[in-house]
Amino acid sequence: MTPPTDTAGLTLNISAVEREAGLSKDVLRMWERRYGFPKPSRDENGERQYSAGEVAKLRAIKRLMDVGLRPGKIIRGTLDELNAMADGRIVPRREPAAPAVEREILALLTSHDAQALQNALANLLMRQGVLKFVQETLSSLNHAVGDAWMRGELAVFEEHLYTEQVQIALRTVINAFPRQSGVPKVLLTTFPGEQHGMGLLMVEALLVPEGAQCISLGVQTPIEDIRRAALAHEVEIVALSFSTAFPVRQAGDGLAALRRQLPPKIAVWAGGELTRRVRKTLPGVTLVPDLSGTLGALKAWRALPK
Amino acid sequence: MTPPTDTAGLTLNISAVEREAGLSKDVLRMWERRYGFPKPSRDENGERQYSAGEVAKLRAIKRLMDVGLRPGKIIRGTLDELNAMADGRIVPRREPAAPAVEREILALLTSHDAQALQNALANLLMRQGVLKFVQETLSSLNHAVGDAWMRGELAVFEEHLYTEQVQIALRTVINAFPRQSGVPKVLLTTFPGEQHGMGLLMVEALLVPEGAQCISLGVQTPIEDIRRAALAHEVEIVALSFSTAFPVRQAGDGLAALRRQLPPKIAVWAGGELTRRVRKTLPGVTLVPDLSGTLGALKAWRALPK
DNA sequence: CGTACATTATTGTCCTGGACAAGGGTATTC
DNA sequence: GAATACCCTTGTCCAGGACAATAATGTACG
Repeated sequence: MTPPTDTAGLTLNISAVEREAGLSKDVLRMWERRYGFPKPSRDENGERQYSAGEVAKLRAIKRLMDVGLRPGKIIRGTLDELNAMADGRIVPRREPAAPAVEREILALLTSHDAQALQNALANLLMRQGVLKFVQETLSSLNHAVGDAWMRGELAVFEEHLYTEQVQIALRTVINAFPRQSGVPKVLLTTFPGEQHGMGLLMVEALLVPEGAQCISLGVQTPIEDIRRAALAHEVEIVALSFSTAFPVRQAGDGLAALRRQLPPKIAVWAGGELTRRVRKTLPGVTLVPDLSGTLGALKAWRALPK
Repeated sequence: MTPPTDTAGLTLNISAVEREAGLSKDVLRMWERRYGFPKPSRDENGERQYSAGEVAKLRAIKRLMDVGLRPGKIIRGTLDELNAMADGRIVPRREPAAPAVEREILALLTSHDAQALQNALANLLMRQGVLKFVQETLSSLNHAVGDAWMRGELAVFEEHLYTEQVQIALRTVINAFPRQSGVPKVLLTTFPGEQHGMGLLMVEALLVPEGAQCISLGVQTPIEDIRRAALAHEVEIVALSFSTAFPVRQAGDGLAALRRQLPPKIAVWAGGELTRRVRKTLPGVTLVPDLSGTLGALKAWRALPK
């Protein structure tokens, strides 16, 4: 029927592009109708066959949309122009902190020495302490890796390796803390559709040393089950993580629904890249757009009269 | 536009059902056309609104299809009948081994004591050793949890908690082994679309004690990147994991494509529930339909003349 | 009696092209 | 300068048709 993952990268069918670029089939067809891009060739059955170049440009567009640009504005640009825009956006980086560290880690990544990478991360973690490692180093490293990936300087598998190794480092440090009781109890998870779990681990790594007790459900928990889990585990806080790619609207709706279904005394925190783009205020939901806000939010919660 | 995660679980729109049941929009519409089920009501815009009952039945159908049944045969059944079929299927269980342990873990799960669950798993692991724990206990536990979930005895969030806790236990034991060099080097990952990573951890937990060096890329690596990673890291074996839900065809095509793109001296292993349903033989691909076959495959690989 | 092959049934994915609502952007008013 | 109304952009949904790939079944042959 469909050779979903193509032989060599020659052409991809619409399902494969949906996966690779993160754009629904409907959107791919609609863009073709409206903007004339992408304009895939057709196979003998009249089915769309996307070229590798089209997929690369689609990925670049998706990435720019995830930071707020609209498709109509950028879809005419060439791949180079889009990458330049991304670079331009990067210049005012929030963490001009440690480009040396970034370069070092990126070099280890591209040299494919998993062991050395693991050691380097563990080393950084030990020297800097959890707080600095997560809030500063990891935060800027994640951006550096994401940008390098988008510019084509980093392969997907190298990014995957990075993610795995960071998660191992974070899990190790989390496990190093005693896991008994703690206050507050925090439930960590993401909404359905959100596959990125690193944010959860980063938050957990910040909260556990402060004496909080974290219960993670991993990614993609339906809202109704978040509610039930919060009640069953008698948590005081429910913390959600959203990556840039998550649809803003879905996040807003979901948070409102969750807030409605939870008893008022259970706090709802929303963090991650996406929360920087949220316009309207969500009553009863604490937005934590920056990791450094996590501990502040915890302090504020503890200061509340109980 | 679309309230994707509904207020209280009253009705879901087609996108939400796609997520919740794991059936594409096209399939949902096609079934309605062909079989008359599901027959969602329509809102004022004529858009489908699925009831909670329909979604429950859809999930049951999906689960049965994942073990080989065809929709036409089962779509007429009631939810109870479908659940009975699932129970019937379970009777000839492969591991009549330790129902006591299963009951204990399930009880801990439904009592929502994360700490006790963690302890129980760690305890089992220590007492039984990695081999027995992974091959027997986890294997039958996974089935018990999956079945309990399908029968509605276990909530989604309880299943999520189980998965998280098991992964923590596995990662801990994997980390306990020295991670330096080792032979062979094994690359672990899954194809795009396959989100379940527990199989990878289970395999890693079996291989690492045997002196193999495992490099995991996590889930969902595009085939082209698996190839590049295998070459970059100079591995001897590429091991893929497939859960039941993965489309057989996509697995077969992908494995054939991967085999074609890799040099012959790099072995390709495919494991997981799905590989039990694979009919045709895939030349150059070692099928490991059962976890207990993992160590056999490793022994066979080591016996090969190099 | 089993195995290889051909035929039919079942099932999923893709196609076109139309409709519409929600959110962002812009102009107007106070 | 802030609030409101309007338009434009954009994504998702719908219907119904087509077809290819799998599974199931039947048939011929050793």
